Amino acid sequence: MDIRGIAKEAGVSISTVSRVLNGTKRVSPEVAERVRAVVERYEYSPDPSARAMVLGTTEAVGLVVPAVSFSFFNSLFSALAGELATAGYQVLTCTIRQSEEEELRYLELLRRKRVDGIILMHETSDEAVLERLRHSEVPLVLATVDTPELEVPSIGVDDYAAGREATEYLIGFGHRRIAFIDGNGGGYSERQRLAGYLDAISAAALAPRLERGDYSPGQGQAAAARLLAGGEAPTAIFAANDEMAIGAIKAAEELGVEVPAGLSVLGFDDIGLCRYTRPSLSTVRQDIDGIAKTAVSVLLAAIEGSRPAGRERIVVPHRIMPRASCAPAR
Amino acid sequence: MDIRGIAKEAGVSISTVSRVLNGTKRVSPEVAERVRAVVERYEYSPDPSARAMVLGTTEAVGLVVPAVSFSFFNSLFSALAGELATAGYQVLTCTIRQSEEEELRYLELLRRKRVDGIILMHETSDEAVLERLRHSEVPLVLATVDTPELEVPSIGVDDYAAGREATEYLIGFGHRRIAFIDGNGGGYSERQRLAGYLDAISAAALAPRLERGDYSPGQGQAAAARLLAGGEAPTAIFAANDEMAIGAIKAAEELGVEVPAGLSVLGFDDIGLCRYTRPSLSTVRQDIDGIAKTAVSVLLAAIEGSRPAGRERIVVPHRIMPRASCAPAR
DNA sequence: GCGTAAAGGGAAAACGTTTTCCCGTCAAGG
DNA sequence: CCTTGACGGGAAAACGTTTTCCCTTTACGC
Repeated sequence: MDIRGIAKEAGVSISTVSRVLNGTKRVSPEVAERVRAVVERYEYSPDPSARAMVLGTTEAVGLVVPAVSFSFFNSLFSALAGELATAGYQVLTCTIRQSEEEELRYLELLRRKRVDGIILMHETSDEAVLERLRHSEVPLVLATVDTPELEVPSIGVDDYAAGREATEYLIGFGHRRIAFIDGNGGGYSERQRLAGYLDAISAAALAPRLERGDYSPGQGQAAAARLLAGGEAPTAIFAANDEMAIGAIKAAEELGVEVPAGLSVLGFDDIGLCRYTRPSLSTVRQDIDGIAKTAVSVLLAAIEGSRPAGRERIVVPHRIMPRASCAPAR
Repeated sequence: MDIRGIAKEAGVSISTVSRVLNGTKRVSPEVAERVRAVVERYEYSPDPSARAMVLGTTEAVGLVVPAVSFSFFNSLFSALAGELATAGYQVLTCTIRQSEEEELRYLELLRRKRVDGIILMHETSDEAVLERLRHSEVPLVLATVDTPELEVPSIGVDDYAAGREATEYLIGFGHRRIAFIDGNGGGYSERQRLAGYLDAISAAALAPRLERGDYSPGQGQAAAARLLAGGEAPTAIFAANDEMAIGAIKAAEELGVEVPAGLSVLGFDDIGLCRYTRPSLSTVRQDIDGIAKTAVSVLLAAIEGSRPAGRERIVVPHRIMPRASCAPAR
């Protein structure tokens, strides 16, 4: 049933039906009631494509998310999707697997205006992609990630401060050999976290020790194993996310090192399973709901106000969650 | 730039441009080349809404997923999204939080044909919702879940067999007191799993022991704590998912029960972290990629063939993954 | 009683495509 | 040389809305 059918059934013109539905213009109460009854009866609602075409707006937001199985991203994704749904927006998801090639898919989203706005949880370094993003007329917002090359708002924790405080937390326990396992090195916010670590280390006149992971528990385990193998093994490991920290604990277990007695391990994110590892994982908590709420409200403001929304980092608080995997150095 | 602009620039009619783009009808090579050049130059691509309106197809698939942070669902979601992207479909995500009320959002999806097909990862028992789903003209497919009341294909493991084999696996270790921690009791496939457990137990002339969880590690821990508190504590626990199994291990740890020496724990799903728990978690693996590939291909067949695709359970294999959390009963 | 304004509602244009008709041209076959 | 068919391409309808423009009616103030 289309609007024409409703109009005929109610004995009015399609203009009137549209006006009743959208409240665009005053309609006499009797007529409005009559129309509403018919609409109700046929469970009519206007075709989104037709609406999109004439209105130039799709009531949908694109969510670009890396196709990783890390709990943090998944939770953030859920939270964002929930917020958007509450705000009445549809969610168009783009999962990015092999980074470089597939990004074109979401660029398509914004070139042809399939969405009213986009939330990126995925960091790009490809210059061609960046160039496209810069000239996008669709409002863009970054969640968790940060890309200084882009003149758009980004929402997330202060990664530098978080990295620094986390390291200082371990220093406060008397640790002198503190290693950092970072991610794949691509991201800006990741480098910020690393910078925080390095500054805290050098402020305490310690020597940094770095291993590369890829955010997966397997690589966390491998990196920790490399760290623990050497002669001057660290007494504390700070991992860039919880999954790698969990891998690090596993590595310690396999090498016969007790956590936290022989090795302190500190994670990042505070995923749901932190409380259930053995020992439970101390970590740096990111406020996922806060990030989601803020990101969505910033994006919607940009969409509805249609103002360009320049570059600006909106900081959401983080918090160190002390659990059982960190202890004073012996 | 719209199709009219391209047509003018190329010196042809819009019909010709459309034909070149869609290959609908033969166009002379010279003209086609000229049009293609202009299309290329302006990076033109047709407006999806306009296309959707005239074609009656949106090239999008709705993905209805419970808003839970369980690794299994997230992985399955990613896999499905990836498959759909590969097939050239957009992914419209609906996360369901409070089950009953929010379901109406995705019903909206199918009533007004915003999508060409829907994949449900979410089980419904609400009769009104079921009724709507039954009369949907949009092809529907169930992934992992199963709802016999619906005449649609469903893809997933044989939950009954999996539950039975898992229990037999524990019986094979000589366990006599084997408890089962199930989920929130709502789902059909969950009841199948339970039925498999019960049948295996009674086939071995053992006594069943049941505790209710909600798939979260917290409730898994609580359920296991209740089980271990009693006088006749089980020597093995089979949990309906890995998160609850991890909670069960935690409960054992806190009560001073060694796993697997004092208690065997068996999970379900084989999430990524199974290998990294302490001890590593034995579990029943579901083939996520297999489910995703099958679900998408079945759905696309239904969309493109536009055949009703009646009720049918497509079974994807499962496999018991022996790790360190299960051991012979003492 | 007349002029004017406001209110209610209809006709039609517009959004950007795809596709159905239709028309002209050219080649081939009788 | 004429007819027929194929082929290439254009005009216009159709998809389902929203919104502008316009007309009619009513009320109100003088």
